[in-house]
Amino acid sequence: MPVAPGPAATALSASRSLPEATVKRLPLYLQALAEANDDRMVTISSDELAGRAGVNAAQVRKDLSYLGSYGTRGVGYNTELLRQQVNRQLGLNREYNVALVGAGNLGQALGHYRGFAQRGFQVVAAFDTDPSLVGSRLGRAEVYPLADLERVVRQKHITMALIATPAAAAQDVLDKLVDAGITSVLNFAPIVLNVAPHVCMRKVDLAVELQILGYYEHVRGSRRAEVATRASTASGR
Amino acid sequence: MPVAPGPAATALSASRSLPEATVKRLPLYLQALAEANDDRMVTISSDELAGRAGVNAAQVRKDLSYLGSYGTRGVGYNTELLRQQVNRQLGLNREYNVALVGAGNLGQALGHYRGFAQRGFQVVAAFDTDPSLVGSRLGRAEVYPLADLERVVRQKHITMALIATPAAAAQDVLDKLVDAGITSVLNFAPIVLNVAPHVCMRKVDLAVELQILGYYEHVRGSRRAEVATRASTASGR
DNA sequence: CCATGTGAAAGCGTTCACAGCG
DNA sequence: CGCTGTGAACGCTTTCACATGG
Repeated sequence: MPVAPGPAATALSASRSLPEATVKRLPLYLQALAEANDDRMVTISSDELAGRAGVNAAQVRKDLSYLGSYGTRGVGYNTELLRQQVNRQLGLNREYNVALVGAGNLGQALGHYRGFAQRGFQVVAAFDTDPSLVGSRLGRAEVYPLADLERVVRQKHITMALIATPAAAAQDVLDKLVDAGITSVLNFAPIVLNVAPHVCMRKVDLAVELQILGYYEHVRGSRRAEVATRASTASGR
Repeated sequence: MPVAPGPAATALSASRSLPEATVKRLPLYLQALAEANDDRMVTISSDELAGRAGVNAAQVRKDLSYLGSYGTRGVGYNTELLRQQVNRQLGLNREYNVALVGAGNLGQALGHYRGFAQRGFQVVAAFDTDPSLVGSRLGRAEVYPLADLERVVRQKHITMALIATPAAAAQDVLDKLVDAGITSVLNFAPIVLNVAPHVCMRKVDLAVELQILGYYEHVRGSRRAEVATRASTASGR
C-alpha cells in the first residue's frame, strides 16, 4: 500500500508518536532481538519473538507495524535490521549522560549498576548533601555537593536524572533539576512529585511492587480457604 | 442499595478480585492516607486524596467503591478507617518474610533498603553462589549458599523472593525458589522468565525505565526541530 | 505455502455526569 | 448544599481472523 491513508502513523520516514503501551514493550523486543542475534538467528518470526519477549504474537506484529514494514511475508523479520530499527526508534543510537541525586543505600546501588552503561546511559555525576560522601566515587561518577548541581549538569551535558533521595527531599531536588535544564527524570523516592508538563517523569517504587505481590498472595490465600485445591488448567498468560 | 445485583463484586464481606489497575493504585492511596493522617486530617475528600496520590478524583471514587462504601456523602472518607480498609484489602495486616537471591551490587542495595521492612516486608535471608559473600550480613539477613535455599526458605517461613542475580542465572534460581514453595517473586534480572501459573511474578527492569524516558526525550527532540517552540497549555498529566 | 500486516471485534480502563444521600 | 457512588460514554489496548504477497 502506498502513502497509507490510515490515521495511525505516517508509516515511512521519521518518528511519529507511538502508543504508550507499545513504547513500553519496545525495550523488551530489543533485548529479545539481541539474544536472538547472539544465537546466530538471521531471521525471526513474530511467534519466536513473542515467546522470547513474553507477549502475544499478534501484539508483536501490531507493535512492529507502527515502526513500518520491516518483515518479509512467509519468512519473518531480519533480526539485525529489526534490532537497529527498534534501537533507532527508541533513540538509543546515542549516549545519554545521567545525574544521580542521593548517594545513600539505593543511590550507591544505582551508581554501581552496570546495566545502565551497557545500554547507553552513563551516570556521570552524583550529588548528595552529606559532606562525608562528597568527593567520594560512585562507579565512574564523582559525588558533588547539591549546590553544584546546576553547574555540573550544564558542564557535563546531562539531560536525565535519577532521584534516590529520601521522600522529604525529593520535590526540592526535582525543582532544582528542572531549573538546571533536566527534561527526563526517574524517581525512586516513594512520594508523588509535581512537575511542569514539559518534563517527562517516571516513578519506580520498589515497596509498591511488593505490596502488589502481597495482594495477590493474600487473595490466593483466601481462595485456598474456599476451594481447597485447584489443579492447573494450564491457562497461558 | 441492598445486596447490589451488579456484576462487579459482592460489595460487602470478604475480598473479591479487584481490577488489576486498581490494585496498582491502592499502594498509592495507602501512602497518601498515611500522610494525611500525619497531617491530622480526620476526614478526606476524593478530591484531596486524588491530589495527594497524583490521579483523577473520579478514579479514586471508582477504585474505592470496589472495596465497599466507606465514605460519607457530603463529607468524605474517614482517613484512618479508609487506611485500615485499604491496608486489609492489600493483605498488609501481617508481615511477610522475603528471601533475596543474588548479593551483588543490586542485591546489597535491596538488602539494605529500609523501605521494605517499613511496610511489613522483612528480608530474612539472602543467597549467593560466591563463597566470599556467604556468611556475611546484609542488613539483618545472613548470606547463605544457594544450596541451602530450600532448607532456609522452609525453616524461616519465607513466602516471597527477590531475584537480583545476573540474567543468566535467573531462570535456574526461579525454578529452585518455586521448588522450595515460594509463590510470589519480584524479578530484577533483565530477562523474561517462565513460571508455572500458580506463581505470581512481577518484573522490575531499571534500564527499561530509562529506555522509555529515552524514547520521549528523543521524540521531544525531533518535535523541537519541527515546531521550534511550544508554550505550555497547562494540560494535566 | 507461510508469516506478515491490518481491519474489525472484543475487552479494559478512564472519565463524565448526575442521581442519591447525609 | 456537597460529596459520594455509579451507570453510561469514551478511548485505548489486546486479540482475532484473514487478505496479501514474498
